[in-house]
Amino acid sequence: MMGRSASASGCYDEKSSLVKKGPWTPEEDEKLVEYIKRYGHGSWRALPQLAGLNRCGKSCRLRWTNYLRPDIKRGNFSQEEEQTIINLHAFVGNKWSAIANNLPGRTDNEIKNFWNTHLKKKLLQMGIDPVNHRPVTANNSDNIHQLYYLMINHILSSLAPQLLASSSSSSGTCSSLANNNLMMNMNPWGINNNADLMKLHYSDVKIQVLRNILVQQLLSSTSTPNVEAAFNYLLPSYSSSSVHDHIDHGYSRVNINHNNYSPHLQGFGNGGAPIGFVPQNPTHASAQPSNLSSNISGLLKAVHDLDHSQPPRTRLVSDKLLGYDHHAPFFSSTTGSNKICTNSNNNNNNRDRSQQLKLGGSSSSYATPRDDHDQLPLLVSSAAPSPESSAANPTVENNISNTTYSTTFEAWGNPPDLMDHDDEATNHSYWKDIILADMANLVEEVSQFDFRHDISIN
DNA sequence: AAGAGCTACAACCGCGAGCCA
DNA sequence: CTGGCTCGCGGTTGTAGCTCT
Repeated sequence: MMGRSASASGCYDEKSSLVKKGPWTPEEDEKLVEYIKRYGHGSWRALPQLAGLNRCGKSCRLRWTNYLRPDIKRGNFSQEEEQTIINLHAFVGNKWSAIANNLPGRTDNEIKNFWNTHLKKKLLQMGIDPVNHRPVTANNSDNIHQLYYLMINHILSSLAPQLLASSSSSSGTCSSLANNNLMMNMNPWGINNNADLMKLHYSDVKIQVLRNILVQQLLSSTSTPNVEAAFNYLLPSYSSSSVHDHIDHGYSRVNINHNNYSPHLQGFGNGGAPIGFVPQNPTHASAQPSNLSSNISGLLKAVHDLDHSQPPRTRLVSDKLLGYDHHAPFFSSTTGSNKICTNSNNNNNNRDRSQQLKLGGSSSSYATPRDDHDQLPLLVSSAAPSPESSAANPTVENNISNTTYSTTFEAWGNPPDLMDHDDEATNHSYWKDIILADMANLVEEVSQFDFRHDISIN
C-alpha cells in the first residue's frame, strides 16, 4: 500500500538532482534485493548509484529494513506478539526499535503501525490508558482512587529504604523512589526514559513484588470503566497456549525450582498475578485467591519479610533491559514463551552506541541461558499460569503446593475454604468473579484505612 | 451506484548520535 | 575540538482499499 507521493519535498542525491520518491515498484525492489544479496548494502549513500536505482540511500535503507529484508515476518500479529508489545510498551513507551528487538521478524515500523492502528484502540476500549497503562479514571478526583494511591505510596515509602539499600550500584541513584508516584503508573519503576532505566537497580524479586502491588491496585480500582477488560489485560493469557511455555520455561525455573530462594519469596514471583492471587489450580487448597479485603497490613508484613530475606542474587535489571550485559538473559516471545535472549552479537555493530539501548540483542541472537542462576522472574509477565496449564503439568503443580503459597497467604490472611467452590471454577470467569466480588470489600476497607498511623510489622 | 469517511501501513521527515578526518 | 558524513529512531503523512450512508 502506498506511501507518500513522489512530489513530496526533498530527497536529493549528491548532485542535487531530484531522485524518485513514493511507492517502490517491483522492478526497483528486485534491483535492490539483487544488489544487497550480491554485495551487501555497504554504504547506503553509495548504494543507489551502484545498484542502478534513482533513489536516495535513505529510501533504499528503509525499503530494505522495513520490507525487503528476508527475515521479516509478514502477516497478522499473533496473540503472543500482541501481548509482548503491550508489556514492553508498558516498560519503555514508544521505543519501537527496542520492542522490535524482542519480536523477531517484526520491524519497529510495523510495530509502531500496529500499535497506532490496533492496540491503542483496544486498550482504550478496555479502559486502559495506552500511554501509561493504567486505568482511565472517569474522574480524577475520585476519592477512593486517590485514597488507594495514597495507600500504595505509603507502602512504597516504607519500602524505600530497603530498596535503596539493596541497590547494587554505587553510581546509580534511586533517591526519588520514596517520593515519586510510582504507583500512579503501570510502569512500577516510573521509567520514562532510558536515563531512568539506568538509575534503577532493584533486586529482581522486589521488582516483582512492586508489580504485583500495582496489579492489586488496578484490580481494586473502582474507577476502572471496564474492570473486566482490565482484568483480561492484566491476566491476558489465561486461556492461552503460551501458558504452558510460561510454566515450562520461565516461571517454574524461577519460582518453583529455585531452591535457593528464601521461603519468604515463594509466591511473590507468581508470573504477574497479583499478590495473593495465584491461580494455578483452584482445586488445590492453596490455589485460592486471597481475601483481598482482609489484610493491608499483611501486605506490609509480606514486604517486610521480603526485605529481611536474602534474595538469591541481585542483578542489575536495568543492565539487562538495556543490553549492557551481553550475557544477561532477557525474554522474547519467539515461540510463544518467555524465552531468554542474549545480546551476544551486539559486537557486530558497535558503531552506534545508541544501539546499546535495546531490550535484547538482534533478532537472531536468541540463546538459552547459561544456567539456572541466570533465570529471572518475569518482569513483565504476559501470563499468569492457568488452571489448565497446571493440570497439564503435575510436577509443577506439586511443587507449587509444597512450597509456593504459604508465605503469601499467611501474609494476606487465610484463604477461603476451597471446597466451597465447584469444579467449574477452573475457568477464567471463576477467578474474575471472585476478584470482582472482593473489590467492594476492599474499597470499604481502604476507605477506612488510616494513613496517619504507623503500621506495626512483626 | 457513488461519494464521503475511515483504516491500514508504506514511506517520508527531522533530529540526534557516533564516527572519523 | 570541530564539522561533515552516515545511520537509526520516533513521529508524521499520503494514499489505496474498504466501509458506510
